[in-house]
Amino acid sequence: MVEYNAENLDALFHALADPTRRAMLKALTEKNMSVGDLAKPFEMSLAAASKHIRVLEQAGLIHRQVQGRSHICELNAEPMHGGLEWIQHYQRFWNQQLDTLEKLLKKPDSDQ
Amino acid sequence: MVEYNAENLDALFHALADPTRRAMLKALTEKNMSVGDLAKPFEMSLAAASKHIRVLEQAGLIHRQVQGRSHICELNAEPMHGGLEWIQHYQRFWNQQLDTLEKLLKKPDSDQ
DNA sequence: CAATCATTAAACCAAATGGTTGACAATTCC
DNA sequence: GGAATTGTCAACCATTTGGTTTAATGATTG
Repeated sequence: MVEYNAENLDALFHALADPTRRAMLKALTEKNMSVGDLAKPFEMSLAAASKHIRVLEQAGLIHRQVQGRSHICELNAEPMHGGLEWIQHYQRFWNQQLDTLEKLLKKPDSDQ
Repeated sequence: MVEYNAENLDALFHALADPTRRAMLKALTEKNMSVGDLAKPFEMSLAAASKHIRVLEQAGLIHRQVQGRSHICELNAEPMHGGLEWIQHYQRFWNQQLDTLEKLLKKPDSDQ
């Protein structure tokens, strides 16, 4: 069900690399929102916001449900799972680095 | 020590949104490598690879140590921590969605 | 039917991205 | 010192990105 191919990660990380889009995702954690409502907080045209929403949609992070003339957006966090797992493969590396730092701090005399 | 501001996340996710750069990071999990070694697997000029490396460096994901004429790159995974934490805030949303799906699958008669 | 509301489409623009090539700088080797 | 090695810089190019404005589409309301 979940696919972790390169293109998914490209689209996912690209979608997350913009503060406007991250803010939109955050807003959608509160409730489902129309395109207009999603766009409101940002100082940009509705058309510009609409493009951001499409980027999120193409990354699979938003599902859209057309209700009459308004498009209701719903968060779909599931594609983030692939990103999380990808990053988690690196977790041991920063833990390792913190461990090394910790050792240096705890045993200041053991070196130099 | 770790800062989670928007610009960090912009740079981090942007750096991760490219398959060449993700492959470079993976290579660096094995061992530290020079720019030339890092560039070798890719069908692009050294200059192009060098630019990717700089993007990684600017996101803080790589540290560079100049040794004579070769530049040794070392993975620094720590900036990923911010990205991991950001994504983890959304984890409950996809778990929730999976829970819902699970309920539907386990109680097929309870609805419709 | 006409006006209004919600949204996308199209055309355009400036800046960033990802690539190229050729010149340059620094280091090392003979 | 001269040649080869390692990498960056600069200029250039095509494409993408993120924004604009002005239509155009489709649904709703009066």
